[in-house]
Amino acid sequence: MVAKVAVQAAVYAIDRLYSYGIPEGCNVVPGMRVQVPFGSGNRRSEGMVAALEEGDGAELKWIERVLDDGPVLDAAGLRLAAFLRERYFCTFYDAVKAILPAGLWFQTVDRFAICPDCDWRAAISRQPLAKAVMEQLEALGGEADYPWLRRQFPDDEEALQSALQYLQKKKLLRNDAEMLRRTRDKTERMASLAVSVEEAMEYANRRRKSAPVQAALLELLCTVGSGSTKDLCYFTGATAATLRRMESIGMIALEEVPVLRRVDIRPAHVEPVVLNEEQQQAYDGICAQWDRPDPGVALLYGVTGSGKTSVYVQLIHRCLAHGKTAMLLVPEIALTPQLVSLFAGHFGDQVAILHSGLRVGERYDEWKRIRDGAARVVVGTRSAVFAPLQSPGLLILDEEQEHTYKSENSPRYHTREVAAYRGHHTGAMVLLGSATPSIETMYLAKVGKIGFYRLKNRYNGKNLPSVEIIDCKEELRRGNGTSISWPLEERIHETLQRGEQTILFLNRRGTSRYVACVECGEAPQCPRCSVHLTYHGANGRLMCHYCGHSEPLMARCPRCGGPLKQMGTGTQKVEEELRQLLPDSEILRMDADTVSAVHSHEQLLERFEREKIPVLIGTQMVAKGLNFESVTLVGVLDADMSLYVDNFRAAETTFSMITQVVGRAGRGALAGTAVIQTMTPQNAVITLAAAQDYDRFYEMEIAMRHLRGCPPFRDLLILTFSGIFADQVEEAARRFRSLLDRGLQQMQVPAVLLGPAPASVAKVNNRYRYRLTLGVENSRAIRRMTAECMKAFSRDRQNRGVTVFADVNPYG
DNA sequence: AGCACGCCGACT
DNA sequence: GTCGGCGTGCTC
Repeated sequence: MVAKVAVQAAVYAIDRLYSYGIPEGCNVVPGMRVQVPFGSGNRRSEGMVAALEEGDGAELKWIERVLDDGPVLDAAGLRLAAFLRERYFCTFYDAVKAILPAGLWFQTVDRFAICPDCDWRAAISRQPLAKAVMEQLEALGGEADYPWLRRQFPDDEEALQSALQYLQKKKLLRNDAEMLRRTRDKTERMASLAVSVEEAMEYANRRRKSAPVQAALLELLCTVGSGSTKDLCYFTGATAATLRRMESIGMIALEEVPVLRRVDIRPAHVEPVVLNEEQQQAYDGICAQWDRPDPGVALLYGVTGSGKTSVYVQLIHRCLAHGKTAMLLVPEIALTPQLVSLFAGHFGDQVAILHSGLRVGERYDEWKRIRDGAARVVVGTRSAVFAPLQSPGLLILDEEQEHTYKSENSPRYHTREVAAYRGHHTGAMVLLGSATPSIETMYLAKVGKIGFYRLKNRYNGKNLPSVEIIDCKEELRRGNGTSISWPLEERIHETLQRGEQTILFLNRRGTSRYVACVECGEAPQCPRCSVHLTYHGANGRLMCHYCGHSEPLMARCPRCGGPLKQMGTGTQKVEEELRQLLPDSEILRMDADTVSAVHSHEQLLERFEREKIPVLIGTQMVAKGLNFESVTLVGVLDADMSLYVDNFRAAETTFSMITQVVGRAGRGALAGTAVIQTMTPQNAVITLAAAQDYDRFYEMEIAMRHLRGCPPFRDLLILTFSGIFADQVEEAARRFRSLLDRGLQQMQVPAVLLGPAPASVAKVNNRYRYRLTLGVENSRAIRRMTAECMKAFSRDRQNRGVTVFADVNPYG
């Protein structure tokens, strides 16, 4: 038998399945990871066995080691990896990495061994460090790993590394990378009776005087059957020695049992869900579609506050009752603690939580609980779409329009597409929920390609908040240069007097801040990237989000020596202005300074609710999932901020944001008000969002998308080129363009090809970036042609030093 | 990408 | 003579 292996060391241009011989007596099945030699230097690489084939491996290289006891990917997982590879232009192994949890991964440790039969003493007599390294190694029997060597030579890491490199080059030293499992299965020692209860009690009674601890231990075991040694020791005062002695005389049995680290969730107290008429209709419709042989995808379009969550809960109950498992994906788990608690309340221990904030071990354990069937409801973010659910019946994406569902690094997948793929291949239904669906999804719903269910009324018949649009130009003309308009100020006062709460939003995605000179306007930039450095209050340093560069905050402007000022998202500035207006009220601010490891979003929001703090200021992130009874006023301070960016989704994201924010007002018994401040009050996106008129917004936007050849009519394939020298990158991109042009001509499909143009962040990590934009129907043939171009591009010597990657319909 | 092989210039 | 520069070609 021969193993077809996806090799990690193979880059995209040469990525295919490589054949390896299977050593005698080695149990190798598809889905197992192996260690294989690769390339002319036979460097060690991880690989994933994708298939087995007939044949003897006579003239092949051989698998060196099997890294797993059993397959970590089943046939469906392997197919999914192949799908990701074809669809998102990544290597097979990148896809495998995305599917498997980080905790299952390997860490390679460099292990050095003296090459046999070499005369190293003569060869390096004049290099003291290299000689010392070899002497130490010889003393240890000829080999050691890097951490050990580092401890022997702690003074100068750089010198040690160059000595090791020199020795390898001289063929005196060999580097055999060793793969270690990063996360160990955590186990717990369990004790149980090895004899009958009667026998144990008899022994306990007989020895009660001479060995009271043993007697107590046996008595306890008689009542509980078995228990962890830790607990048993805790309750009886026994020690590990006591247990060992009891084991040696055959009274008890000790056993290592794997335990799972659990994520701490506080289940909310929940009442059984009762659906209203409209929810019931949607539920019934979804169930009817679900019962079809290939249920496909459906959109649940429900206005903010219409109770989509209740429908999800009922659907999941039904799913579990049918013996299937379910998944609920959310854009950002840290911002939806209420939802997590709610699900824990409904489904208890069957819920598994998966998101990037978990520690590696925790995520790995949740993954195992899902794989082994202990957890049957998964709540998680983007990567949870790969959770190893056994017989999934329902995959839900809540707020499906959110950008967090799109992966920004390889594989650059969209969660919605992966869910649709998994649903199609497992017979599970995919439900997309949203108050402001993406234009693509709504289009598919309207043309009948996916199911379409609506919730038009707010739960309990609550009215939408009344909305006021404020013209900031007019405010400026009247002399108000602050970020809070007079009408909004008045509303805040009124709300305060009624003892109710206000939330003010700044239309930014994150919470970061930057620094600028008051005199010359100079803002410190990253030396390696064309972006401003952001200021981190926690460590007082300037940092770059793109490359990780960090430097201490300088005291004065490096150009003119003027004073520096923090510019930030403006939350601080708004807070200062607000303090002038409300000198006696408490104000809560949510940004990089106030949100830290100590005070999470969750805690901040809890405090806001519990202490009824009058005003909360934050970026869009506070708009998610909040459901506070006494918030009756919300304000968007700069609604058009996100409207004029270079992205075909600008209108969609702006509309969605404003709609979401407006929906936050008046969720309780009290009537709500929303105030939207903008420089362009007549802009249709803003007026339609204020009126919560999604349908008209959709009509307007779909016409625009059609006109511009954007999704859903065509997909945008963005090819990004990067390299050290700008002109070289641009040249290479131009060569790619002609390659692509030729391919498109042969295919005779309508397409628009634009560029090369500098990327919006022109330089990252000292590498310049140029982009080509291809607007075309994203067919299998187009993807194959593009992949061929990418491979040919990388093989062409002229393009050395320039790398290319493809991204379909990116958000950023 | 990373490594070996191979073919020409500046050193012991 | 040989050490080492980087152009070329391949990766089971």
